[in-house]
Parts: sequence; structure tokens; C-alpha cells
Amino acid sequence: MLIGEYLHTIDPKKRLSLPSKFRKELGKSVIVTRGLDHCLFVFPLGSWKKLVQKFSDLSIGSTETRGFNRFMLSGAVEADVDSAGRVLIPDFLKEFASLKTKVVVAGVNDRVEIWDETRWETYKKTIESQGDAMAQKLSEVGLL
Amino acid sequence: MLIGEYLHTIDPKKRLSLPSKFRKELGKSVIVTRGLDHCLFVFPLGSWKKLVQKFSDLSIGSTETRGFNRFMLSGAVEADVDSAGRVLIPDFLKEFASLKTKVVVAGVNDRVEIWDETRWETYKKTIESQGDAMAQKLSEVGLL
DNA sequence: ATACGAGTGGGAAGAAGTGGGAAATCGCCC
DNA sequence: GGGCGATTTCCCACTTCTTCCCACTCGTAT
Repeated sequence: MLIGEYLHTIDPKKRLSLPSKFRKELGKSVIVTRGLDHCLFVFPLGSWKKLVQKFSDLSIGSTETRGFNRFMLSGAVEADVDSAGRVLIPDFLKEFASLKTKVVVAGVNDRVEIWDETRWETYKKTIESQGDAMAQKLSEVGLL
Repeated sequence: MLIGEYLHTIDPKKRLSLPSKFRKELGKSVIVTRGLDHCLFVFPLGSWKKLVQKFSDLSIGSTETRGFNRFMLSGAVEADVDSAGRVLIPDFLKEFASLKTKVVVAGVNDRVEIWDETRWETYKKTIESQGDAMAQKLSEVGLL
């Protein structure tokens, strides 16, 4: 299970080192793609392939599906993990998530998310300020 | 699996270099044809034949089949990949997709799409602005 | 104190993308 | 039919980016 939040840096060569705690579960080759709320998703190769399978079940006929497929697939990149545990983040993905040098790498159960540091901070604040909504969700789940 | 987004240029001789990551899967001869939403589709020879087969199998003589045949088949061109990994884009296809010099080459699982750069940027923006629809699709797929 | 692993940075070899020239081909006009 | 211009085709060359490997620092644990 991928959990925890880490502050890492993207170096001038677009390399980003994955937290060492994630490496075993992610494997030596991962998929990086566009995520929601302007962050990036990182998947192990296996779970990505399952997702793609479901994508292709959606029909190409509808405009929405085409757009969705383009968003997720053209936005995806297979990145090999180098000997130091780093992956390359292509320019177009850096731009999409407005990543600069300092980024947050967060584990979200079965995927990893990459956030621009400041965007992450503000996002956290908005989440925290919605404490009641959060409590509601938790009670729906039976935790509170 | 063809994924990722690349910004390439069509030179004065109408040559367009395919991203090196696509070359192995595309082979040394590809089909370029009219695509949906004013882009071009590029298929490896094999999947192109499967696609044509599919269409001629189901619904013989239907309106959609006739439309498909006129749109896709009449617009299709077999293009050889040269020693530097480039293909020639005929004038009528350049015109159809209003391609100028800078074009985006995008992988969408089993096909490659070629977009005029500015058209691609605006298309992406419209997709991104539909965040809810995207989230909905993701939940359909079981990701959220 | 020392050893080790994690995160980061940098140099050099190689590949990828692009441009251009010369040979070959086609079409047109004479 | 022959000659000429224009376009295409093939190959080579240049520049920039990528890739691979090694080195440094810092914190932690032994």
C-alpha cells in the first residue's frame, strides 16, 4: 500500500527520485499520466494495463470518450526507474501539473500522485477547511 | 502500447519524424488517414487491416459503413518510414488537419494522432475544463 | 566514529530530431 | 522523341537532448 507524503526535487534534467519506500511496490518501470486537480498519477505497470483494458471497452464513437482516452493515453508515459530510483518527467507533464523544482510525492493507496509544492499546500488547506464534509464522508464509510 | 505526446516539425519536404518510442510498434510502413476531430490517424499496417475488417464485417451496406469507407479509406495513404524514422504527409492530408510546421504527435493506445499544434492546445483546454465528466469516466473505470 | 542508504548533482558517450545536397524520377513543353 | 524544370528519394551532416554511469552530501543506524 502506497502511503505517505514526501517533498522531493525535480532536477534540471527532469529527473525525480521516487521515495525509497515506494520503489518495491512500483517496480522498475512505471506509468506517469495526467491526473485530476492538476496533479500527475503514477501507476505500476500492472495496474495501468488493467486500466487501459477498461478504457478500450468504452466506445470510440462518442466525443466524450475520445476526449477522455486522449487525455489519459496521450498524457501517459512509460518511465523506467534508473539505478538511483529516479524517473523522467516529460516537459508536457511538468507543464500540465505546473511542476517547478519542489514537488510533493504522495502515496494514495494504489497510486502515487505528484503535486507542485505550493499547489499541494493550498489544496490541503481547502480540504482541511471542509472538515464537516470530510466527517460526513467518514461517517458514510462507518468510521465516525 | 502507443502513449505520450511529442512536438515535432513537418519540414519543407513534408517529412515528419515519428517519435523514436513509437517506431518499433509502428513498423517500417504505416497507414496515415483522416481522423476524427480534425486530426490525422496513423496505424500500424496490422491494426489498420483489422479495423477495416471489423467495419466490413458488421453492418454491410449501412450508412455508417459507407461513410466510414469514404472518410477513412479514401483518405488513407500507405507511408514508408525512412531511415531516419520519418514519413511523408501528403498535401491533402496536411490540408485536412490544417497542419503547418509545428505538429503534435500523440499516442492513443493502438493508434497515433497528428494534430496541428495550436488546435491541439485548444482541444486539450476544452477537455481539461470538463473536469467533472473526466472524474465520472474515471469512476466508471473504477479508478476513483 | 564508521558504515550504509537515500537524495541529489554532473560529465561524457550516444541517440534523436532536423536540415540540406546530390542523384533519380516524373511531367510538360518544345 | 528529346530536353528541361520541378518534384521526389536517398543519404549524409549537424546540433541538441537524452542516457548512463559515477561522485558527493546528509542523515540515520550500527
